[in-house]
Amino acid sequence: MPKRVDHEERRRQIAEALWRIAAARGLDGASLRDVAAEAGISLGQLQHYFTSKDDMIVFALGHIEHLAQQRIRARIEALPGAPTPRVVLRETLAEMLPLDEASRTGYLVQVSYFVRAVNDERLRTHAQEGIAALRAFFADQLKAAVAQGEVAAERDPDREAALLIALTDGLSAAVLMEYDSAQGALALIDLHLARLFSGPGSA
Amino acid sequence: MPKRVDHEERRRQIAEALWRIAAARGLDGASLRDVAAEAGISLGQLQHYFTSKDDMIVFALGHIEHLAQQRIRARIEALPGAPTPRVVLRETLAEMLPLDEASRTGYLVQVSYFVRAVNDERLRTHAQEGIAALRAFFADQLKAAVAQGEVAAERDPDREAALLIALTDGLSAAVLMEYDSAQGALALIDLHLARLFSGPGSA
DNA sequence: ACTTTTGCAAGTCAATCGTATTGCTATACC
DNA sequence: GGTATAGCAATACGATTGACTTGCAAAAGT
Repeated sequence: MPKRVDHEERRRQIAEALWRIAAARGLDGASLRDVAAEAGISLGQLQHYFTSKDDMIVFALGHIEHLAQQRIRARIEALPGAPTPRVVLRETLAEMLPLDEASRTGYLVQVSYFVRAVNDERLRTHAQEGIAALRAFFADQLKAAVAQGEVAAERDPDREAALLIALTDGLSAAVLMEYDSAQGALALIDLHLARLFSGPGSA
Repeated sequence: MPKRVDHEERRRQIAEALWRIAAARGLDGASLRDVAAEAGISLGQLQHYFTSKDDMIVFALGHIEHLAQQRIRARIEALPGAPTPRVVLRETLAEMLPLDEASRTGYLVQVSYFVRAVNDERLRTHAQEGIAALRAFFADQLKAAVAQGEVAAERDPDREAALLIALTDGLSAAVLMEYDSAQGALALIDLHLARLFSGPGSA
């Protein structure tokens, strides 16, 4: 056998090449030959690592989610001291917005996935699990905030979590369409958060 | 010449065939042959009405927006008496959600457009104008609500309009992914509206 | 040292795409 | 009633697609 290659590492490199193409032309516009060229490898080599285009897409989806989670986690851990739930939520939402080129690309690829997932049960199930996990994380943070008195007790953590995520998703779309600026979208999120924390009657 | 045909009417029929395909397989997955078959015509006939696929897509985008506006207008005009700004906003937002099959298809096509528009300046400019018009309409309603004392004066109509639309866009995505139910999404919108109308200190 | 197997390149394949071309038919117009 | 033309059908074209096949070089295992 020739030199043993780190299979997963190669697959990640190919997945990242796929993103760059998909961000510019959509998932459908990314041919295997394009992706191979972007990754600097041959079509044959790409097919050695992914049996089909679908396999490549599914793997890339998992990888992009993993990286997004890593970015969010790193951002939170970089915060000084023990961050409050409010800060954790705020930083997480900010990381979800397409602020820089990396998250912009990530969001675009996710939208491409979204279109596929609507009519693909396997992808849709996967996406549903992701949404559930994200909402649960948000709801947990909100429950802690309620316990600490930062959020009024009459606020339902599950509903507020859904509202926060939906709001950020919608704002992300507006940013991507170059209608809102990234800073403007972040300001709107902060506005919503300011009302959520310090509910009616508290401040 | 043969019988003179209503050009626009034919183009609308073809556009609607395009939606049905695009809703199921995305805009890229809708070939001219598919659309022609769905419309019950030949490929040659389709090409007689649209010079290129891009022409067809652009026309269909304009048509779907027109129909969406008509649906919203009809829904509001069907309301008894003189509706308050709150009711107008609520019904408009509800019509934006993919509640039935028609609006679900419409939203899916819009997402397909969205993916294209991100990297197509002509489509993006068109979309930006649509967003601007919608936000202006919402802001106007909110200004009226502030004037009538239904919304606290410290609420900025422009920001609140942006929040409402972004929230609904995000919830629409969740509904399409079959994560939230249509009723659940509508309940969340009502929850947000209930806080907007009757701001802190009023009720 | 020889075998086996991995890594990869190159070419091929049928299918499908958007577009262009050609020609017939029916009708509106002079 | 001749003729120009709109409406439409049919076919062909070159390009591109994802998938498949074949072949070979290199290194790991024995």
